[in-house]
Amino acid sequence: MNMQTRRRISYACPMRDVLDRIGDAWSLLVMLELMKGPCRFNALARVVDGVSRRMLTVTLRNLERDGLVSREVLPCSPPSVEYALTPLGGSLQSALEGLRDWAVAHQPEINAHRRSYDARELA
Amino acid sequence: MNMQTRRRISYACPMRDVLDRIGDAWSLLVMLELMKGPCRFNALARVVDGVSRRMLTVTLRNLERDGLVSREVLPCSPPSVEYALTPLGGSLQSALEGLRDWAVAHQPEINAHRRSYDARELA
DNA sequence: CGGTATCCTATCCGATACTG
DNA sequence: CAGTATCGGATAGGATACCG
Repeated sequence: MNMQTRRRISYACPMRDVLDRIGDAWSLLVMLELMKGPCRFNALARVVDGVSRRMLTVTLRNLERDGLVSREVLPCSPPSVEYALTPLGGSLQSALEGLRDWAVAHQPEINAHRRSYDARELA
Repeated sequence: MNMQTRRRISYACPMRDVLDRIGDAWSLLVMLELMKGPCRFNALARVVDGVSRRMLTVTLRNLERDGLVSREVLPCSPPSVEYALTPLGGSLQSALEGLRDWAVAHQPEINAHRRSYDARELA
């Protein structure tokens, strides 16, 4: 979906907003990490599997902009920046954990469906 | 994230899979619609705000492949195809509704954060 | 350590036209 | 009605290099 379409429908559909926010590749994973506690930039980069520093920066800025994550620069050298969930971000916790638990519980079943579907399609 | 990266990490991170599945632009909205009951193709196209027929087709195929949605061709003319949640798809219901309810409840607060952040950045 | 800036390509996806 | 096929512009995001 391009930006024109997105803007056109964003007022009509409240779900569109939450998807643009947490539906991207990394926001959800980053927030799940921060739910374990505050974390620094490079520590996040190591623990969020596969994220580039560029995308981690972009993701954190967006989460900060939405008020879901806070950013605190600690006055020391070398510089240290700590990210943490805000109360608003914390209010997402149970919903995200529900999603994660579903994902973990049903991953094998879904993969089985995929393999069987792919086998049918190739036949 | 490109496919090479995605494949490399997909085994290490179970959340990656669920995001590739429901994190795209339309899957979640389509499933929320189907939770109200079975629905036909063009009816879905009308009610899922902003979706093109192409993307609706792609989305439904992926959901079908994952075993989350079933597709039944009714033997009549003109052709009629009914989509419905499978039991596996239904098992996602409470998690998705939790997400949707959070989205609806906190949308005003998030938009306020955005406006205030943008105002600071422009200053 | 915690980022930015630039470049460049793979991918997404809407538009359009066509089919059974 | 319920799709599929193809095209092309827009965009996401990795790679790389650099900075306070």
